[in-house]
Parts: sequence; structure tokens; C-alpha cells
Amino acid sequence: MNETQDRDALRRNGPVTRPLVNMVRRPSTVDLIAVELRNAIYGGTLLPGSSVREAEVASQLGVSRGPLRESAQRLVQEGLLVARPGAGLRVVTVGVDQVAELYAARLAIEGAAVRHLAGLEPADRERHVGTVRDLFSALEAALADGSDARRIGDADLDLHFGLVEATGNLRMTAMASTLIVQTRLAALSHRDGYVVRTDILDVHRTLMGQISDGEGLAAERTLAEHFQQTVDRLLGRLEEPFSTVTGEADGSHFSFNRLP
Amino acid sequence: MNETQDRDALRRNGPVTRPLVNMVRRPSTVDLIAVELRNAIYGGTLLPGSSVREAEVASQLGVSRGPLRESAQRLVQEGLLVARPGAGLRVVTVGVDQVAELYAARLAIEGAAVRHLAGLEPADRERHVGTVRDLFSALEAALADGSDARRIGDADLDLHFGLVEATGNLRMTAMASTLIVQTRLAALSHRDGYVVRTDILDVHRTLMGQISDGEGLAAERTLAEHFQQTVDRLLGRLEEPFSTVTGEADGSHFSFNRLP
DNA sequence: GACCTGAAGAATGTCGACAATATAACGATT
DNA sequence: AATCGTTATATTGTCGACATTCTTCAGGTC
Repeated sequence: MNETQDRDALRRNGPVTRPLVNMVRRPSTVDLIAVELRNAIYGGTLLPGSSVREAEVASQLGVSRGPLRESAQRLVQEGLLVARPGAGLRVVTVGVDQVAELYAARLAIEGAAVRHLAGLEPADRERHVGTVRDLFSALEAALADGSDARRIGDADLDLHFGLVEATGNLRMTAMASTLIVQTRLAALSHRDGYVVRTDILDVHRTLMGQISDGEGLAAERTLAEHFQQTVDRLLGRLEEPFSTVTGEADGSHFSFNRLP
Repeated sequence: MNETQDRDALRRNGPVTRPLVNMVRRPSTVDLIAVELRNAIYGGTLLPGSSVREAEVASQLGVSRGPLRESAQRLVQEGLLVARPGAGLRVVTVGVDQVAELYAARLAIEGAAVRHLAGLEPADRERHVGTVRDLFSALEAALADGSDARRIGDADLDLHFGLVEATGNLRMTAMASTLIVQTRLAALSHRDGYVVRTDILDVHRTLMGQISDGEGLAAERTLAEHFQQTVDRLLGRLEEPFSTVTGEADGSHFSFNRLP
């Protein structure tokens, strides 16, 4: 697997524009720990505002404090943890004053994603959007099952993440991943965080339809209005009408280990 | 500075909606090292593809390997460094196959930024855009001075970063910061990376004017076309006409230590 | 009773050392 | 001549220990 062999392969097979196999990338310990931490935050095991004692968490993960601290810095960079000098790590709390900013960032990423998807050639579009359609069905099923708000929220976030992931843009996917976890943190940071709008299905059905029809700007506008209403609701400016279904945290996992 | 005092101050002064002073946040060592590393990459001291030997860099910074490794993980999360298990850290190379993705991400962030700025009330807008106007003047001056391509590129990136920073959205600012450094890495990753279009001033003058006129969508379209032409040029699809001014790296600093 | 001051405790920040691994150089082999 | 296997070197990955800092709690004071 050295350059000499590469040159030889080049001679035998001619120039390759696309690598034959994905380069094997054994995940480092830091990768694995970071995934665990993200899952713990997303899953509600590490609640917003709670302190993360290094020795305790490290022993639970079966590693030393060193690798744990290195992984923690990744989440600090993501805005999922904060590290005060001398006071250690805490899970961030996404206050109401942060909600507008958070959703503005999400709109930037996800709006660009839906426009990109809608702008694809119909054939390409269907291939990319296929997975997203499954995620929409999952949301549909969660709502039909009368699942608790937590599962519905999961399906919703899965769908929004899937929209960005469908573009194939790893940078935007990584950014979306961070923002999605922060959205979950915002929900966990407030009582009544898991209030689900009854028209959530309609909104997303409209969105999917606009993407399929190639109406990118309309799709983005749908997203913008949806986010605006969500922000208004979270800020308490809006009164009614909502179906308030609150739910408890379970141990569901969500893998965000897709990085560029 | 404890909660009891806070309550007392609340009684004396009444409820405060906005904190009187910014909470003092002494930067941690990891923060400082991360800034140094980013500056070294942005400034060309750490070139794309070069390996970052921990002991060497740590001793140069006057710290131990521990804090350096923690800081490095932040840059890994940003996509500025890669860490292969056992092989240590390397500065990423932004290949031509990454350029389209990178600029798509930049368009998502910066496009949303210019639309946001253009959508502000004229009074607010002028207050926010003021700094950006200075950055545009700096770009103007750099071009007038016949500065080398590197300085012009600096001014260009400063301006683009300033557009996002002007929104006041710390999350989007952090993401823009990462993408700007990656853009610099893309330039450093290729020969002829510092080729500057002659019409760069016109494009940005148009952009600034559209923002000032509240024409957000037009401004975003200007940005999109500008990025598209840049990508086409970097991919070698476009032949002419360009003024090719190449420059050398100097020790200029760029502070990206603005995080949420 | 509330507030300030100080000390005890616990957690973090940093460092050095050791083991594990990847890289490079060298020689042997087809 | 090129490739494979082996060895030596250097670097990384991990851990434990110590100094430092923050937090907490008790005591004293206004």
C-alpha cells in the first residue's frame, strides 16, 4: 500500500479517476469516544447543563482521561460541550435566546440542501431523495402509531438530517449533524421542549412534493416558514393550536460519525 | 460572582434582560493553541499535506504533548487536520475534487448571510454592514496597491468572512471561519492557487450594492455566479481571461477564535 | 438573617514515561 | 530489476502521578 505499488497499479490498469475501493480508515479511539459522547447527549443520558466528570466518564468507557479529554475537545468545537478552565466540561444549554440563531443556521444549511436536491435532474434527484422518502414514511408511521413526542422528534430530526445527507456534501452533512444535535439539546433544555405541531406531517409532505417538483425556492420557503413557526412557538409568542404530546427519553442511538 | 450575589443584584437593580458585562472567559490553553494552529495553517506555516509532529510543535509552543493533542482534535473536527491512527496528524489537502463541495457549503452559509443582511431594516442594515464596507475598502486598496495575490486573497477572504460575521450569528460565523480556512487550504494545495480574477472588485461592488438595496436574492445570485466561476477556474474548465498574479506566503495572522 | 472570609475537599490541567504502532531502510529472493 | 520480508528507528497512543485551580462548606462578622 505504498506509492511504489500505486505507481505499478497505475501502469497495469491505466489512470484511475475513481479509486477502486474506499481507503480503509480504522476509526481511532478518539472517534469512538466522540460518537459515544454524541449519542449520550442526543439520547438524553448527558442532560444539558450537567457536568461531565472526566474520571467518571472515562472509567465508564474503559479508557483513560487522556483520550476522553481529546474527544471532548471535538464536542467543544461542535458547540455541544463547554469547557471552563479549571471547572471542566459541561453539556451546553441551548437557551431561548439561542433558538433563533440555531434555526437560522439550520435554514442556511437545510435550505441550501433542498434547493440543491430540487435543482437536480429528475433521474439524479429520485436517486438521491430515495432515502429521504423512507425517512418521511418513518415520520408518517411514528405519527400514525401515536408514538410519544420523543420518537416523533427523532423521526423529524432524522428526516431533516437526511435531507442534507442526501446532497452528498460531507461538509454540509457534518454541519447539519452538529445543528441537529443542538436542536435536540434545545428541546432537552426546556420543559415542554417536546411539543409537536399537529401539522408537522403536512409541512413535510408539502416540502417533499416541492422537492420532487423541482421547486427549490418554494421548498426553501416552506422550510423557512416551518422554522419560523417553530421558533415562535419555542419563544412562547404563539398560543395555539398545538397538540402537546410530551415524552420521555429512551436509549435510542443516533450515529453522527460521518465526517469529511 | 455567585448566584446569591446575582439574586441580590437582581433585587437592587431589578430584572436585567441583558447582562451588563460580558462574562469574563479566560481562554484555556487549548483555546490558545488552537488559535496558533489555525494561524499557522492559514498563514502557510503548516502547509497542506505536511505532517504535524506532536513533540516538535509542542516544544515550539512551550507546552506538552497533552494539550497540543487536545487542541489538534478541535482542528480535526473542523476538517483542518486529519489524524490517521498510529501515523499522527497531517494538514488536510483540499483536492480539486473537494472544491465544488467546499464552495457549495460556502454558498449555503454566505448566501444566507447576504440575504439576512439585505433583509434587515435600512437602519439596522447600515449598522451591521458598516464593518463589511471597511473590508471592501481594504480589498479595493489591496488591488489598487498592486499587492501580491496573497494579500488580495487575504482581503477577499476577510470580506467574505466579515459578511457572515456581520449577521451576528455565532454559529454561522464559526462555520464560515472553518470554510474560509479550508478555502485558503485549497489555494495552498495547488500551484496557481493564487490566481485572482481581475473583475473581483466589480463582483464585490455589485454584491455590496445589492445588499444595501435590500436585494437579497440578487445578492445571493451574484455570490453563486462568482463562486461558480471560481470553481470552474480552479477545475481548469475555464481558459481565459485572468490576471495571474501569484504570491508568496508571509506571516500574516488571522484570528478565528470567535466561537459560540 | 444575610453577607463576607477562609480552609478543606475534589476535580481539573499538565507533564513525563512506557508500550504499541507505523514508517523507512536494508537485505534476501524470484 | 522489482518485489517481498525483516529489522531498526521514530512517532504515536495511552496511562498514571503531581501541581494547580475551582467549588463547597463551615465559621465569623455586620
